[in-house]
Amino acid sequence: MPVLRLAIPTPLRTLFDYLPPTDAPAGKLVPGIRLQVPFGRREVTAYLVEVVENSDLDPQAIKQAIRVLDPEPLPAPAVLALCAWAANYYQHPPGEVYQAAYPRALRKGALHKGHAEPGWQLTTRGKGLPHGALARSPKQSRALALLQASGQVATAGLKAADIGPAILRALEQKGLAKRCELTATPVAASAASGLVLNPEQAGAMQQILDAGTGFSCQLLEGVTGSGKTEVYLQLIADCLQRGRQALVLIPEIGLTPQTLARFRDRFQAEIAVLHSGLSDRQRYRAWEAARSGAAHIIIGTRSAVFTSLARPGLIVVDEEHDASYKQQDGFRYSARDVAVKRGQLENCPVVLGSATPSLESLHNALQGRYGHQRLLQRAGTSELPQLRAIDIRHTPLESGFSEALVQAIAQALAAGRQALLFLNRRGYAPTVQCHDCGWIADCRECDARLTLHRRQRRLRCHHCGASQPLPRHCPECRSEQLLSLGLGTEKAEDFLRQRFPGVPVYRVDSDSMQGRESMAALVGQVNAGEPCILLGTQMLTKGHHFPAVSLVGVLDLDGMLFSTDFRGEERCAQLLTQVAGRAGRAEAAGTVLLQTHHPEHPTLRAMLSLDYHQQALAMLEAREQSRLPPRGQLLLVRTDCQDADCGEQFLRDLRQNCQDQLPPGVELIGPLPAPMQRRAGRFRSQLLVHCDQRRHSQQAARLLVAQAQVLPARKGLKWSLDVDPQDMF
DNA sequence: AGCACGCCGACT
DNA sequence: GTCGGCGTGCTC
Repeated sequence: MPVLRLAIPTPLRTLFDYLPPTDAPAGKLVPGIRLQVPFGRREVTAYLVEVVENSDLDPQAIKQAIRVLDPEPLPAPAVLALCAWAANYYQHPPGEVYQAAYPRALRKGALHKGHAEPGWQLTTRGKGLPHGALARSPKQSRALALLQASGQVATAGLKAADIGPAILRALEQKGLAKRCELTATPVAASAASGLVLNPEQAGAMQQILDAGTGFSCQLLEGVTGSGKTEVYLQLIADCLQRGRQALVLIPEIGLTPQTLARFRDRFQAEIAVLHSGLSDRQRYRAWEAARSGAAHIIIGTRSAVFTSLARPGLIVVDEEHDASYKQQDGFRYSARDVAVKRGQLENCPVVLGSATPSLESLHNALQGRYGHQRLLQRAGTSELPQLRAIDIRHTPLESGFSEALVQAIAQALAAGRQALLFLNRRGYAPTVQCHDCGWIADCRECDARLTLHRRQRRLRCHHCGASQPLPRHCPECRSEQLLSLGLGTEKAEDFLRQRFPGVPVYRVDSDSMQGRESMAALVGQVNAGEPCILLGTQMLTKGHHFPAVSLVGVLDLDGMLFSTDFRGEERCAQLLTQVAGRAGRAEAAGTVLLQTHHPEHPTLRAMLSLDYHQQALAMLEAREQSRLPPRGQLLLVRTDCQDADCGEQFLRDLRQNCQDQLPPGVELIGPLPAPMQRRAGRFRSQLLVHCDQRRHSQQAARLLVAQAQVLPARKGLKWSLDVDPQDMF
């Protein structure tokens, strides 16, 4: 009796053995199908990973599956292999990983309704009948003639020809016709002719095409405005022409209506879009369009990397450096890294594009593991903006603005241009303090200050979401002298309105951009070209083009300069380069002004004197010295717990138990409290694992997980392993 | 994660 | 006397 090894959505890092359901035809038990099984006291949907001859378990302990849900696997074979790889690489429970290959609508045991159109075709016997047979039933005769002429005909089409179900059933009973699903003959996609590529773009394009249609990974490093998107579009056109589908991954808020419009304008093709705003039903439809092959282009965020494709031909990861590709909880995968693995398994090319590539990808390109195409020229005549620091030591600031910056804004407006101001802090002010007793509004649940949101008259914690009305007086001393300290986007907005009356000020942050349409509306207004001021957080730096902007101001560079994370400098350089890229995209070169108290800071000096690429090379050299990624590899064991030190105790025990079994070149650092030790009422600590060579990290990960699982459970303690952590918070 | 079983306080 | 608090233990 065969035994089914199933992945079941549960936090347990193991497969479960079951007996086939009573009615299961043996041939149908193919890895990748779903089954309904009893699990504990409930019934769940399970995913068949393999069929084996024997189980190591006591035969008495093996339950029988209830039923088979899929006649055949829904995910593509490469996606099943991808899940198996990811469950191992990220040491994540297989059931939760396999779930990622399905839309939510299919995870709870619903049957998959093939979206193929029902139709009719003749049986062999039916085909053998001479023309004009069945003369005694004119309608049956006509149906027969139609089916003889067309092979397969849609039920709907027959009905339109006045051939109803009764006639067809009669033919079926005579064994002349049978039901079928119309084999979707995918509509051929076509592309409108693209822009003429400049020699650089054309060269990059040719190199990528020359790498062939099998697996290769290419880093397309192109400065902002160099026309990366046009290269993607033409590569996609080539892919469609080969009759294949293209999967395009974009960062979480990178899919702007502008981008989508560009795809829709270019391609006469079905485009499936997968993003977090979709309903389960919409997601299911897009997933099925990709899987069945009906969609030619699939554009989606992180989770779309697990979407099955009927005819994969190209994978594009746009803005590959973007942090939103890394899932930050649960199944902590990197969609960019998974995309590269996917390309290997599908044997199709992968293109990673960015103006500011991650050091990981740049390293791989420089080592020759990836192809490397660089675009250095901005399309058209526009030049890269000039960067300048404004030393704001000993200068009076008004709501965070130096007079020099205000003057520059005034000049830009007077010249009929637009100014963009970047401040990575939403709300009115990050701190509220009592002037009389010094009390500070702290979050009760986190090691953090509450942010003042003056528009809503509330204090809010940006880490746990806690929110309370703005108190009238100090809770300690009843004083009404409550001061706001520091600067957020709301306050900067107030200042700009008062200082530039009559000039439109558009604030762009997650508070002001609540509706799905608000960003689109704003972009439309701004791109009408009238002088205005744009003010916002990171949200402003992703994907949007503002051609009339000639000045970019960074209000609080110092906040970005001093980061505890070893990736802080990389992040800062990427963010500034991306912000700067918003300026001067039309005909005139723009200016970028950076307000700072630390004009001599090495990161800033590097920013001013080097372009991103040169700076990245220097950062890579530093990582080489410190043996940090991409030189070594990191794993991070995180804990969180209600008690202050139970996490550290757990990690100390874990460290103790692993110490003498670690592979060579693997070093444990910590346990240490997390940079923000208390968050949402829980104490967090972490054990950092440094692997000198990548090939030992898998072994280390397995050892840590195995040991963590056998340590005695502590009340309320949760632990997780983060492979290739992005942020240490 | 669910969903049980398992022993100690305020209700019809 | 029970209903139910969430502590801890298991899921092939």
